[in-house]
Amino acid sequence: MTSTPAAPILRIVYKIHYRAIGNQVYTLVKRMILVGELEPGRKLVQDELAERLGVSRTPLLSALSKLEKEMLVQNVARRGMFVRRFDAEELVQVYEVRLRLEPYAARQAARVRDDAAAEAIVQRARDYTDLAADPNADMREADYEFHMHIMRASGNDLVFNIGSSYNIIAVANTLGLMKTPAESAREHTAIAKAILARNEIGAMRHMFRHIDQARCKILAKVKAGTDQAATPEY
Amino acid sequence: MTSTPAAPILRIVYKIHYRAIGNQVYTLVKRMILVGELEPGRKLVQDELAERLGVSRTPLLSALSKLEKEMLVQNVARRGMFVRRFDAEELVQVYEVRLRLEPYAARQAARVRDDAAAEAIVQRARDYTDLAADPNADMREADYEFHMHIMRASGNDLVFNIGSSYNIIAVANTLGLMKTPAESAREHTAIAKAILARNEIGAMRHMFRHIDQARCKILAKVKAGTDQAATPEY
DNA sequence: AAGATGAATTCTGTATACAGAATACTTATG
DNA sequence: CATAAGTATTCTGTATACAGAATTCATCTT
Repeated sequence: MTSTPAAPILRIVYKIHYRAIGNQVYTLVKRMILVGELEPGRKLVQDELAERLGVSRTPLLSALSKLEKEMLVQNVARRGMFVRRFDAEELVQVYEVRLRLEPYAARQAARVRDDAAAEAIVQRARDYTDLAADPNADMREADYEFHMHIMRASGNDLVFNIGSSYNIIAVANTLGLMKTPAESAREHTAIAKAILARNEIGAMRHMFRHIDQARCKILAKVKAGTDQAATPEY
Repeated sequence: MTSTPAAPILRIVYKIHYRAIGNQVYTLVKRMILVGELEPGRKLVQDELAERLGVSRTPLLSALSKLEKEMLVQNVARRGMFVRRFDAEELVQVYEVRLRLEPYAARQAARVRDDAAAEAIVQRARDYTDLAADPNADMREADYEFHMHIMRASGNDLVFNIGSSYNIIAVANTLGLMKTPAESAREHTAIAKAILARNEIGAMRHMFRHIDQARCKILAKVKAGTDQAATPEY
């Protein structure tokens, strides 16, 4: 009978360890892409990557399949998997989607958020602001965290799920920052405040403007880029 | 020199065959779930399914990973993969997302569609109408085709990509049809007409109403179910 | 010397193999 | 007869193995 209480503990430990094994590869490769360690256009040689991660190709393949569905990786038949390259036009598309989903998410978050979720969002806004003080800090992760917390707080799992596939943004942002971090920090703070105050409409509008402004800047960039390249097909 | 023109032909044939192998499993399993051959809650025993499809577990695993990301399948650690079960509440969430993305897609389609795309959409509306004449026809696939054609015609790959992950709808629709097929057929026709006429605003509004009405019906259903359960939070 | 041809190597896609956890089954025990 | 313990089986998660395509390198031809 002494083993009975011990068993569940071991089981929990095991499971934590376990779930990690399968998904850790996915998370790791994703991160490697997002931080630019695996740069866009690079071929992902399976043996090489698997060895580097200390696993076999089998779990790696599952991870790459998921990343392919996330559009972070591209599979060319019999050639291999490549880190996807994003152009400004695709980035616009991402923002068009965000523009439709995130204001809704912010509104829902303002409505249904519990106190813990609200506090978490406020904290992410603070984190962002703190980081923005450093002129050469990488804002991508803090930005991602802020937005994902809102989507999670919205209570809509699908929106959250879609959002987590949008790390595309993080990659694409490498193309050049769209706004000054200080500007974004102010907007984040306003959104967080509205959600905390359960101000549905305010949260929605602040989020809309926050994303729409970024979208407009990219749009301007796309046009500029097209003018430079003078290609009529765009 | 005679082999030079022959080579690309062989290569193309090969590639067609090839791409199929990898992704066919994904498509097949997805279809099996959508048509209900693999019913919600069912455990997907890997050896069994692999044998049935005539492949090994390796490509099956890649397929299941993708389906997991699509939320069609759920992985329980060390227990197995299960066909996901959807409740009415989740269905509402799907419609909340569709309500934001599809009117935008319809508007874009009206703006940027080429003639072939417009014709394809009109044809899908006709197909749906024809099928709706049969009182016990399965409308799900025709509905899916209509909506996906519009998302494709929108030119926004991301929206299309998200849309193809929403076969959730088809599964969830099993819970019970929300509208009469005749009603939907009329709405589809109106949307198709607006896109054909390049009537952006009209296409957007028709699509919005089309989805919003379905959403409201499901919402009513959820409330009815909730009232039974007497939970005050709705 | 430039290009083409062919062999060797690399790498993908897929199958098979194996360790260990989860489950089902059987047997023992009160 | 019900319950519990132990055993056998099944099935997952992962590694390894292998066939054949793609690529690279070396050799040969003009």
